[in-house]
Amino acid sequence: MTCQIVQIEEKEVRLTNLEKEMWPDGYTKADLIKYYVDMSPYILPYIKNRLFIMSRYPDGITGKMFYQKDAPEYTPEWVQTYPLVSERENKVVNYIVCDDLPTLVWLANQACIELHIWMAQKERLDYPDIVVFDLDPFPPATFKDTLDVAMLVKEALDRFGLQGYPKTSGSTGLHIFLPVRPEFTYAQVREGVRFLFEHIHAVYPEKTTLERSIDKRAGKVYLDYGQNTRGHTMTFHYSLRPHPGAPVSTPLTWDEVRAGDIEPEDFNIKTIFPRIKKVGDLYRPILHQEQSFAGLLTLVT
DNA sequence: GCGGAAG
DNA sequence: CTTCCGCAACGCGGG
DNA sequence: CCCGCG
Ligand SMILES: [Mn+2]
Ligand SMILES: [Mn+2]
Repeated sequence: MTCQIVQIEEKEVRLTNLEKEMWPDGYTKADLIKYYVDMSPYILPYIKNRLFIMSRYPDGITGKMFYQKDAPEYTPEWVQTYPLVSERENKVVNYIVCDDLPTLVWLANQACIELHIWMAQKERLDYPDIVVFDLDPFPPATFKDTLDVAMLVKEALDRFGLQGYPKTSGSTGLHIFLPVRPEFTYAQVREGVRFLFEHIHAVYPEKTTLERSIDKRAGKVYLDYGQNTRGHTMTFHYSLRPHPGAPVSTPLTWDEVRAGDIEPEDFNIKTIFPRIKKVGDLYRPILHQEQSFAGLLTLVT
């Protein structure tokens, strides 16, 4: 087994099993770690200050995976954690907060492929500053159908003077992130999203659904307002995904969404760097754009 | 990926 | 000594 | 209340 100690910003990180294959495509743990190092300028500013849920694939994407909320005992002392008393049981969970490059590299070496992140920042855990419009296609509904539905979401947001930011999930669907001032609770935000989704379902019932039970969603794009719930996480932009081809959750322009001639697989560990060089970081505006969700909420009965 | 328990 | 096992819960909404 | 859901 290869083992290599690297020094990053005064911190020592031990990298192990660098040659281990993580994707059947041949991408290794070294590729995984290098990806997050190279992408860190486009990742750290967004996941900073937020609780991080580890989703780990120590035997690659075909092996057994597990989630881990609580930072293990052996976590380096320079990794920032945030203690939260879990509701039901009186147990403290020390969530990881990935605020710097050494932490991101350590997480990658722990075989964390994905970035599962809270929608609220740690100082205001009940007040999300990102509202999510989560669009999940159920076959035979296609990614193209999802893009069509996303355009309806954009048009609805336009009418409220709100700007949303679309991205591939890296799996089959699409996310629209709406940066807002953290002034409403998850429950309030969720009601607003549900309201907008119900409008979309009313104008496009053939291809959309808000049904809870999975078997009633076939052939529709599921409008998943439930993601706006405390304790739920989203796969953030530029996260790798544990799927063949090592896809990346990739920010899109609305022109690309409108044109509709893209597939999630087009955006992956290979194509993301040339793309960023070309289009830049399309999510940059969300860092400072605090929109108000109040206008939409006044319409919710 | 890793520590601790079980075999 | 080797192998096995755990690593997340939680809140929502419909019936 | 339980169950399915993500
Ligand atoms: Mn989704
Ligand atoms: Mn979803």
